[in-house]
Amino acid sequence: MNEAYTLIRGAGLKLTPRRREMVALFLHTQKPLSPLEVQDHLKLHFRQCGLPGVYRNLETLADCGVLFRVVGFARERSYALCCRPVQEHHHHHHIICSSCGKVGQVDQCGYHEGMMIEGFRLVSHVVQLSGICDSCVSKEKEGFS
Amino acid sequence: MNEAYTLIRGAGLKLTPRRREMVALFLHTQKPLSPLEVQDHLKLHFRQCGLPGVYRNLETLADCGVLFRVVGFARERSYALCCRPVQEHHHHHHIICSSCGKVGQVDQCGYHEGMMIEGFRLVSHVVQLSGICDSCVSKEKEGFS
DNA sequence: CTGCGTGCAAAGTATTTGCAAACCG
DNA sequence: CGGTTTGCAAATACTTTGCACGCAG
Repeated sequence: MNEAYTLIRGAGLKLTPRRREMVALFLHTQKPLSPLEVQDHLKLHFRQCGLPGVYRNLETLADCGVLFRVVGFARERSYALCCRPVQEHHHHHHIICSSCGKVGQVDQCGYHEGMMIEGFRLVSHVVQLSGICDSCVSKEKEGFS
Repeated sequence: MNEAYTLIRGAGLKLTPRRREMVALFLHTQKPLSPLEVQDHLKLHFRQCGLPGVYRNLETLADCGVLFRVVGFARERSYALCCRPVQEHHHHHHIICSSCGKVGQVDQCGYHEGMMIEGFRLVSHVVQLSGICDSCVSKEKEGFS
């Protein structure tokens, strides 16, 4: 999955070991991670690894479309891999499994820039869904004692 | 507009001067405010007014449905008055004018608990819209020099 | 080689906690 | 009156900045 690499290079950014490892982590984990969690993982691979650098890279990767910023009201931020990053300008949202954190992509949302809603001209919108994924539903059923 | 008062009392909470003033502020401002902004306003009315108390009351008022928590990725949180609080369990979302901060209510969103999306069973969802309200659109046009 | 990327130290800012005093109902 | 609410101090936690060194291209 070097789509991410394409995006990074395409944005004129360097493909450093740190960034490769971050992409690999998100690709492997498939769920939202906080800066601290990312750092914890990186520490296993690099002797030195500062949190500020992690923050900077997360922002960088979000800017170039590899990651997306999980919105919420909580104090701690988190990021997740943006599925299908190749279709750069394709409008979509994400659904996150509240049990295992798996991220899915939702293409339909019914909103588009410029539409009129309640006397407002829509400029942007945030949609974030939370649900239970198939495999967690199955687990739930099994767990029925 | 003592709908808010009803909600507060209904939740078994006390209707203190502080809370009355907070409700009045949001009612009058009609836009999202950060804890600090709320405190700044309260200081005009009360000699003493700690920020921790403001945080606590904002959370309290959000919990009982008077306010809603504005979601986003930013570091600073903010709250706004939840319009039509009376229809307690009526599902709706908000649209915020990016120019003046005015808040509108959106009743339709196409999502409902339990629906299936992309292999997930939807449990909850966040929808927040940002747009330009009628009056700001008009202003824009006038400003056309 | 050149400028982006990174580490580290330190600062900055938002939010939370604990407890005693005040007050609503 | 009793439990909720509040102020204050201080602690926490998260995030950002600045600068020197290192490495990708």
